[in-house]
Amino acid sequence: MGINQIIEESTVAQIKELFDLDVDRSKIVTQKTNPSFKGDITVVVFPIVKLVKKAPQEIGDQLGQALVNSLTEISAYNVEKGFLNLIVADDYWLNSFYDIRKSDEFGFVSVEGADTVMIEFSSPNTNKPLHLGHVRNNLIGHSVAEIVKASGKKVIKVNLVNDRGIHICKSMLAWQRWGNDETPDSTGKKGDKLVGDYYVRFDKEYKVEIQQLVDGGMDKKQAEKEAPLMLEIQEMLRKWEDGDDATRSLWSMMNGWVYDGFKSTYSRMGVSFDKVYYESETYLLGKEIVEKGLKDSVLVQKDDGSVWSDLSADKLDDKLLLRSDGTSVYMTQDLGTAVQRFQDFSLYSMVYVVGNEQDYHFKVLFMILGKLGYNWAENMVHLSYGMVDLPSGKMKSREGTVVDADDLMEEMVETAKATSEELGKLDSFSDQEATELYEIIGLSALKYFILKVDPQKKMLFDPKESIDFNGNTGPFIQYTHARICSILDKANIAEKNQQEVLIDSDKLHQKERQLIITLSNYPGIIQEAASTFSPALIANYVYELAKDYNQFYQAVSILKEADQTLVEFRVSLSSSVSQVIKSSMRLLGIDVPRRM
RNA sequence: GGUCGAGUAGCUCAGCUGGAUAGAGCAUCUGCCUUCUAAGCAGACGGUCCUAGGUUCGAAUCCUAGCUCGAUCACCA
Repeated sequence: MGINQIIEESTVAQIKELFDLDVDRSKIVTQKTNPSFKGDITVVVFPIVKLVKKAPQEIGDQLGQALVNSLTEISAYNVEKGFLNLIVADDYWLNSFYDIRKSDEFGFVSVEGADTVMIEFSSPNTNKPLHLGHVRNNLIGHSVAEIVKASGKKVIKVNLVNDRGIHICKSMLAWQRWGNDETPDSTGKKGDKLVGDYYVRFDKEYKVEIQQLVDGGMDKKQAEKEAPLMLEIQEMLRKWEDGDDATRSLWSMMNGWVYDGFKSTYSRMGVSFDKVYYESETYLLGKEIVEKGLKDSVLVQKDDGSVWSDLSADKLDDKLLLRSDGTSVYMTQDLGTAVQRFQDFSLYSMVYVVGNEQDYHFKVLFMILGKLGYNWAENMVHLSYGMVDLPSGKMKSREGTVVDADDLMEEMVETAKATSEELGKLDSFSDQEATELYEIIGLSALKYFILKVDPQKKMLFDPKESIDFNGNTGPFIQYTHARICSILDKANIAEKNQQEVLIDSDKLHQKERQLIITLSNYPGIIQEAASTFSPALIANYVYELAKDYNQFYQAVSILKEADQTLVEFRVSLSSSVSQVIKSSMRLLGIDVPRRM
């Protein structure tokens, strides 16, 4: 039980005792004491004033006295303008610290017998390389999966690759026509980049055709529909759906190139999946479900044969589920895929990491699933994250303003290298060690930069301004960890001994006390981050912890302390901090080096 | 036009289940390396929390309206 809980429960009991009043626990508001006052936890007296009908100061005094008397955890109190500030006993914090030392994976909850959560993220198209938007998606997805796992749920990470459709045919057709049999091997180009080039090429040629038709007097919308290239890719898609050999093999070959490219991007980014779904294998799913829904009169059919879900009761537009020709749409396939996944894996819930441009889609998807009678629909989550904008606005592939994922990672690593060399820190490293370190530092700067922002908010990225390595950044946290490791190495105290260092509470330094308080917040932060799907909470937490440690490091000497017991205590405290830093950073998908 | 989301320091972001004088980092300026890694620490400067009302003992936080920006509303995916 946390200290806030202890205080809240005891406050309820003391109010009963002192004023003979039954107060609901929810009326008791505790918060961290404002740093400009003395204390750790503050009970806000105002909500109680109305019930007790006495002056805030008087209530605060009586309550404070009663809490000090009844709780060994509370050593003193003061009352300031209706705020009862409680000072938590040093012994309580020391004991919390000893508990932390004893726990195996501090803050983590066992997943034994837990519910299973499926998390879908990444979901790229196979017609262009991954860009900054995907980077945010991937990093959030990976991190949320780690966090949810740490919070005590089983997690299955899945990717749904959009490998078919009219947009995929565009790059295929362009390559067929203008490709001259180019391959990744023949050009030395990464497969996803090569295919992406032809996607862009198609668009360019298509625009020329449209312009020609418009110049010839045709309406623009009509021109877009009737341009020869448009007609050709529609024909190509039909062939693909009919299983035409030539089309299918071209498709397989080009998708294969793309997958090779993705593989290296994912690998460098450090994300992976337990299962990869391909839309070419799932796009026909959902029809039976829709037909059953029609039979059960949950859905309606129009005269032309098309099937719809009537959402007017929920003040939304009707949603098409089957076209008049019987073919399905995106929504249909999502319905089918969801149902199949819940059956296959006995899921408790499902999280879709998808940008907020699809808010409406998921709202409707979950609503229709509910209408169709799947009661797990209420456990479905759309983890809707904001777009990454550039100073110039939205990224647009056709205008060449897209920030490429591979380029971005490479630049970060290059910057890490330049910074490290400038600081001259790595002189004792071998070339290979140094190269590995640049990778770890560069990627941490990037990942932390993205993950520290609340997923729900849109974020701004300025390619001209390089991402910082000082202050609230990944490298800063890594640096703190490396400093600790350096001390641990020099201390040369067996981990076993460290676990049992007890000190008198009057020797506890203010900064040590603060560190223990911050450490003991970790389990709560993990739970909160898991329930809100927010890696940003972990990022903010670990930054706080690193800052606290650096203050401690500055304020007291660790190895040069005369009192050997204190040396060992500080080393063990440092060790715990380094473990929690490492653990938090792992939840963010970020490595921490022992030296830097 | 309907719906949804966002507007906090020069910049990037915290804080939002209502609580004390709204916090960090960057940038600018000032100190601290003969002492465990200065990618650090300490300090200064910097605010009509978009605006106007309302609820409340108390509002950046909740409600209403407006302004600005974004997304979305296809027999597209």
